[in-house]
Amino acid sequence: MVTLKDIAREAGVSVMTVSRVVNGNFSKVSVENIKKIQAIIEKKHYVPNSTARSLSSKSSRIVSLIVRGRGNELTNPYNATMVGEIVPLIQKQGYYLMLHFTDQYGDITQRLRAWNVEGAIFVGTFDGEIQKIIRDNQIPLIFTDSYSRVRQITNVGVDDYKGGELAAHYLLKNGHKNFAFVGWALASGVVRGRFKGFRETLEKAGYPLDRSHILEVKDSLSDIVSAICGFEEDHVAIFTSADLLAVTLMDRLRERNRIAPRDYSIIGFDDLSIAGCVTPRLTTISQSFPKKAKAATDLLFRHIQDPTAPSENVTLDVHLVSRESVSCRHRDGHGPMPVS
Amino acid sequence: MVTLKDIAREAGVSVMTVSRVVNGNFSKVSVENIKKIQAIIEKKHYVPNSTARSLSSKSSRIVSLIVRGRGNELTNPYNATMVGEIVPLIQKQGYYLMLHFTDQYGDITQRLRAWNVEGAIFVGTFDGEIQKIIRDNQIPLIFTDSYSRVRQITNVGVDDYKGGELAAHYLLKNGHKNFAFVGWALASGVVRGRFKGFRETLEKAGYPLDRSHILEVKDSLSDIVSAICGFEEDHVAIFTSADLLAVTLMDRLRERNRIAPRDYSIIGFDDLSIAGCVTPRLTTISQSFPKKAKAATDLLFRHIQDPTAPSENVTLDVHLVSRESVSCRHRDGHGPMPVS
DNA sequence: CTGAAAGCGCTTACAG
DNA sequence: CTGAAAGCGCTTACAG
Repeated sequence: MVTLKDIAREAGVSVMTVSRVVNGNFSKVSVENIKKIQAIIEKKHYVPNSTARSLSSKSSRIVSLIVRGRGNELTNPYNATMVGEIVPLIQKQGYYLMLHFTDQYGDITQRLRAWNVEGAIFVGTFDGEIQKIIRDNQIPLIFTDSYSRVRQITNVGVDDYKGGELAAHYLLKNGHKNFAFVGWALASGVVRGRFKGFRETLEKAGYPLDRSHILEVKDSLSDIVSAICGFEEDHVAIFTSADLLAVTLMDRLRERNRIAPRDYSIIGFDDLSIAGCVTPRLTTISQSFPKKAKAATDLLFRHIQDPTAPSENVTLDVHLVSRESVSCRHRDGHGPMPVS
Repeated sequence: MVTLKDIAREAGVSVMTVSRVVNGNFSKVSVENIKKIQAIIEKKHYVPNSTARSLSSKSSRIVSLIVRGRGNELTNPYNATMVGEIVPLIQKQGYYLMLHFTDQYGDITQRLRAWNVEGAIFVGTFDGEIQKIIRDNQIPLIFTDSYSRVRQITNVGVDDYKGGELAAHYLLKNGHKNFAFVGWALASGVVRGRFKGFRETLEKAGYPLDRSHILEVKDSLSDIVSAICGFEEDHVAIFTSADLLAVTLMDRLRERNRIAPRDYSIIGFDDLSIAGCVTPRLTTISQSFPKKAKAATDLLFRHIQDPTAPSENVTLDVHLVSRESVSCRHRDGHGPMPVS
C-alpha cells in the first residue's frame, strides 16, 4: 500500500506538502512541488486511505441508505427504483454509499455510528420509530414517504391525498358508480392519505364508500380476491395503494376470469415501469422518482453542509396517467373504452 | 462520541481490557471486569469506531457490490434482484456493504482501495476489463455472468448454453418450424452462450437459423420490431436473451397488433417476477437468484477467510418454465394451446 | 511556501 | 489476567 509518507520520501518533502497537493490546496505549495508530487502520485497509483482520513478529520464522506425490511427488499420495484435513483446522485458528490436493510431500530444507530456516517436517507415506512432514530443520531436524516407527529423531521413525500382525489375524480368522470379501495397497511400514513383523498372525494360526490369495499391486505391476497369476486355490483372501480398491488391483483383476478377493464376497473399508484408493460396497461397516479431522489439527496447534502439548516417537508406533485385499466361507463352497451 | 478510553476510565481499567471485552476475548479478562465493563458499555451506548478499527487492524469488514453502469441500474429487475439477494447475506456475516455503480474501470480500483475493502462482487458484464481489475486489486473478486479468457477468475454463472438448448427443444417439441433470436449485446459471453445453445440445437434438428432471423438490439427496439413484423413466415418462435427484452418486445409488438402466442411465440431468460405477471405469462428459462447470490457471497467469504483458496467457476443449472407465451403448432386449426 | 508535533480511536505485540 | 508502548495513515493547528 502506498502512503503519503512514501510519496513524501520520493519527492523529498514532508507529508504535509503531499497532503496539501492530494487535497487540492494548491495555493500553499510551490508550482514545482505540485508538479513533482502529482507525477509521483500518478506513477505510484496512490489512493488516499479514507479510513485514516475519516479518523483524523471526523468526516467520513459516507452516506447511508436504509431500506426497511430484511429480505430481498429490491424485489419491490418501488424500493429498487428509489435506491437506483439515489446511488448516482450520491456518487456524483464524491460520497460513498453504504446500503443497509433493516427492520429493527437498534441496528440503525449502531450502523450509522460505527462508520461516522455523515447522513442517511430512509426508504420505506419508519413512521413509528422516527422519533427514536432522530433522538439517537445527531446527523442529517432524510425520510421519504414518512408521516410522523414529530416536528423537525425532514421528509420527502408526494401529495398522497391529491392522488386519491385524482383517482376518484377520474372514475367519476368515467361514469363509475361502484367503488372499492385496496391497500397494504392502512395504518401507514402514506396509504391513509391516499385512501382519505379517495374516500372524501367520493363522499362529496354522493358515493360514500361502504365498509365492505375497503380492503386491507393482510398476509395473502386470497381474501381480497374472494371479496372482490363476491361484490354484488356489476362493475366495481378499484383504487389500490400501489402499482405492485394492482398488478398482482389483476393477475389473480384473471385466474378467476375477471378481466380489466371489462369486468372491473383499477387504478394504481406510483407509475412504476411495470405499469406500462402489463396487460391492460395500468392507469395510475404517477410520481416522479428522479425528482423524489433528487429532492432527498439535495436535502441531505444541504444539511450535511450546514447542520443548522432547518428541517423541511417536501411534498411533490402527482398526476394521473390514463392508460387501459379503467373503462368508460357512460354509454351502456358500448363496452370498455378509455377516456382521458 | 464515547470511546474505549471513556469506558476504561469509568471502569478503572486500561483500554486494552475494554478492547478485549468489546471483541469478545473473554478468556483473558476476569469475570468481574467483564461484567463491569459490559454494563458501562450498555449504559453509554458505546459503539466501536470501525474507522479506527480498520486503520489499525487492516481489516475493514467492508464488502463492495459493483454494478455496471451509471444511470439507475436497479430499474433493471435483474440487477435489482441480484443486489437485493446479496445485501442480507453480507449483513448476516457482520460485514458492511458499499454499493457502487460504475462504467469505467479506473473508478473501481480507487473505490476499493480507499476503504480497504476486503472483497467485491460484480454484477453485470465486465468481460473486457476483468483482467485489469484483477491485476490492480489483490483482494477477493467475485464476478457474475462473466466470460473471460483469464484463468484464475472466480465467477458464478448459469448454464447459458443449456438454456438455449432447452428453449430450442421446447419449441421443436411444440411443432415450431420458424425461429428467430433476439439479444442485447451479442458480444457478451452470456448472450453468446444462450444464442449458441439455441442455434446449434436447431441446426442439429435440421432448422439452421437464417442470418435475417438473428437480431441484435442496438439503440432502440424499433428496428427489431419492424424486422419481426416483416418476417414472411406465418408464425415465428422467438428466443430472447432476457425476460426484460421479451416483455418489452411483446409490448411493442402488441402496438402493431401482434399478440403472443397467437401471432408468434416467445421465450425469455431469467424468470424474473415480471415474467409471471405479464399477459400472456412468459415462458422462460429460469435461474435461481437466491442460489446465485448465495454462491457468490459464499465464495467471497471463503476467499476473504482464506486468500489462498483456489479460484472457482460455478455454473448453476437452469430449467424451462412453461407458461403461456408459446403456442402448440401440432394440430392445425386448434389454435394456441400450451404444452408442457 | 514548508514542516514538526500531536492526535483521531483503535489493535498488535509484547512484557509482566 | 492486565497494561504501557507503538503504530495504523491521515489531518489539524501551529510555528516559521
